[in-house]
Amino acid sequence: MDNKTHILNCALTLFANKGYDAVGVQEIVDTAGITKPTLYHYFGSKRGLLDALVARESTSLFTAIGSSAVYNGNILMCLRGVASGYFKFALNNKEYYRLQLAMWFSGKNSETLEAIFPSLEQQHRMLEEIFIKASIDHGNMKGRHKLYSATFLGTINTYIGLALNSDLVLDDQLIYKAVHQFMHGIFS
Amino acid sequence: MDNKTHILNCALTLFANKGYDAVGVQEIVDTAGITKPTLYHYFGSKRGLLDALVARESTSLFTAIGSSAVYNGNILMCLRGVASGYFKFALNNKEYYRLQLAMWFSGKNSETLEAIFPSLEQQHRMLEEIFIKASIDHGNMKGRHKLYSATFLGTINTYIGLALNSDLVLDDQLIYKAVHQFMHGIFS
DNA sequence: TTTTATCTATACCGTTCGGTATATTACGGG
DNA sequence: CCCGTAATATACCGAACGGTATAGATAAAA
Repeated sequence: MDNKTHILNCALTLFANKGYDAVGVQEIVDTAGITKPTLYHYFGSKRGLLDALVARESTSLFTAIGSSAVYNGNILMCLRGVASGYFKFALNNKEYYRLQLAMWFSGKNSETLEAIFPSLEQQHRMLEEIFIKASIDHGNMKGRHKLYSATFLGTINTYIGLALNSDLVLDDQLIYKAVHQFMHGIFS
Repeated sequence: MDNKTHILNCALTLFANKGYDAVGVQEIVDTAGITKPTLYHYFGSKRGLLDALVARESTSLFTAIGSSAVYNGNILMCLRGVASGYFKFALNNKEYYRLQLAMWFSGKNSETLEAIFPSLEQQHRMLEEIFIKASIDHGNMKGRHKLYSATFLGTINTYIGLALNSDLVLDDQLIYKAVHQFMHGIFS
């Protein structure tokens, strides 16, 4: 594993466990077994390190989900695929998913929200596209794609949050149930 | 308004908008128009300030919700009351609710999670009691009170999160729908 | 072999961090 | 009127902050 990757991995663990602002650059380089100039050579700044980390991980997220997130005429099946993709990614990247949630809920004027915002927007766009296309087949869904994508992602994150605390096991049955519950909310 | 309250209010705004770790003590006292020794006279430490803030606001939360959160034989009505209480509190205390969410999702080893943990636990206990009592009338709910309280609060927070971003209006109709959707998930 | 670009370490920068020693003010009770 | 306590300010502490100037190492290219 090259040095850059190793630094990113160390930073991820620290950020996820203590929070971005609570971790000092010195702590990161000590953990990674390097010195400051090395880090600044690769990433330019602490913020640059965070941006690089988010870029790497969110690319991985979209790779894992992208193929499922295409509307194929069956909204239920499609959402089940997306939910399954999210669950799998979150469980395979627990630290990053925790960090993403923390950044999402961080203050409006915080650097961390600014850093995660593009990835969040892209996730919403991806979901909205599904609901827009689905509304061609399901008229009563028309014009609500923003609301649907937000509540759907919120529901997913609720379950992932529970699973990250080991209060819940994310199996196929749960995916089925979560999506069913979500769709029932739409059609009733 | 006395000085102590004024300092707490200033700290709340700063913490909610920038994050606890990203706000310095100097910034707080400048905003409040005081000096450091005054703050340390009242609160002892930065952490003491956060604890005092959480204590004040979470007391206010339980005051707002407590009366609704008593099972009265009608689980649907009860949950509607709780949801309504949460929504009202969150909209009347937007900054604190945002801060609470941020602290909830902050890293496992972070000071902020430690500070909010008791309040979160109390909220869960309150909800679990409802579901335990309700399971006497509804046998199929038995033994799932932890899961139910977690997903119910998760659902509520999803909607509050959307409302705090002005993507949603939290009216009575939405409460009805959210609780109905939640109960449908339980009984199906 | 010399050159050039990449990578890394030593040592340091000014600033801000959370926190405090000391002194002064304000004020109510004896 | 003096005394004690609570409240506030000035000025400062050592440590940690994010970041960098400089130079030595390394290795591929010329």
